[in-house]
Amino acid sequence: MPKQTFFNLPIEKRESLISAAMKEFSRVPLSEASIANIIKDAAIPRGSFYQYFEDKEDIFYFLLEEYSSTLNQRFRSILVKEDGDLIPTFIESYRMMLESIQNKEFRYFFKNAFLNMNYRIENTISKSISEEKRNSRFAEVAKLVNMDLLNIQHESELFHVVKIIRAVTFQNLIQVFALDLSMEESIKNYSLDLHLIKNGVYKK
Amino acid sequence: MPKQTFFNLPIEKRESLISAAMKEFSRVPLSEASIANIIKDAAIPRGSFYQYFEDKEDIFYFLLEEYSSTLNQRFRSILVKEDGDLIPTFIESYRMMLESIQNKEFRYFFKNAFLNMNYRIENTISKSISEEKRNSRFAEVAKLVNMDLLNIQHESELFHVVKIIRAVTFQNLIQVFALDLSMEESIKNYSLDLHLIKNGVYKK
DNA sequence: AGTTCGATATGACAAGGTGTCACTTATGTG
DNA sequence: CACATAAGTGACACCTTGTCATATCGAACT
Repeated sequence: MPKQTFFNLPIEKRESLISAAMKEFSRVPLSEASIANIIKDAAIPRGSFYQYFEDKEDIFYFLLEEYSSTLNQRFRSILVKEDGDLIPTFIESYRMMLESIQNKEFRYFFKNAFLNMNYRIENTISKSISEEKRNSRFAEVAKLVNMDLLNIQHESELFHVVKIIRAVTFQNLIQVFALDLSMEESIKNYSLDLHLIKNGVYKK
Repeated sequence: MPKQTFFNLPIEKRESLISAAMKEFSRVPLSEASIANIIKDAAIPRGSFYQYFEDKEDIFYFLLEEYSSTLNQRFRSILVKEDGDLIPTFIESYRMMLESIQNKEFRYFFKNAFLNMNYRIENTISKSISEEKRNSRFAEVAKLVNMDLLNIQHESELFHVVKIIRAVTFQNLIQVFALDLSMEESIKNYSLDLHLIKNGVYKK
């Protein structure tokens, strides 16, 4: 997390920093991003950057988290709208995600994030589903799910279901960027994947 | 790929370089690895390194690929042994993979690789299943699969089935390292995941 | 206005990384 | 032996990062 100093900053300075960082992380992936470019663009001295952030990871994950919390909120409201039906909710959320990356301002930021997805990035984006089963965020979402639809004996298996769908969701998102898929193509692929997951890949 | 010069090297020099690189990539993830450490350990001059490799990515992916081709071969032979039954094959392969990372020499190399998994790493490891549907490697594997067991209408859907299982497989492997799971725990999780994928997560 | 003090700002700097290149050395061939 | 081609070498230019001594700010209190 950024240090308190960052949050004490006048809003325009804070936003100019954020915008400079977005620009840099859109240009290249995290590992190649340079603090020098960010501070040049934001016109702040090097020492100040370290006054606000631990390092470039700090600001990167801050940006990612800020955006992800929006996604998570929207996921939850869709889940409610869909009466706890998990698969339509994921498909609808997926479409929403694809729409938001049409936006030039975010597109390359996410391209760099997804093509260099690692454990931490993945968990930052889908933070409601952390590895901790007793995670309170997960528990909150779990309450909204209609488990009667699912082929599970116990609430703990819901965790597995969500984990599977999540893995497939990320893979599909990565492919959007890797193969430069159109929205329709990607949604088609994703829907087919979820269809198989829903009904099972083996014959009955 | 390494340059020809590398392959022309006397075997002991080549192996000392490989061993030095393994050591460095076991110490830290690719992005933090330093060529300086590799050449110091292998006792070769800096210029020579660049005679053999483009950069550190070059040698890293070479090592990864070398190991992965073993995995892929073994996957195929298990698939034959299991009469083309996909899910037992994946489970058996998963166990094999877990066993091989018990080996100290590989464990931390893979830990660093999996926790920093990105698109390129994932595709290097599972290179038989590339994004190209008409990929010849995939076609070869496809021939070995018993499609009668599967709930699919068309061969092209096999691609989706494999993609789904692959995504879940990687996620499970990452969790081994992230949560320091034991072999048994991880196999239990993985089996449950594949069970759900096999039979479907929704009630019939 | 002056003083004080903690918080914030600043940029020069050390340490360490990368890739290159002019030059040296080795190797093989007519 | 001489020549051409391949391989080996390390100093160097150029970047990065994180730190730290020093400067500046601003609120609080005489």
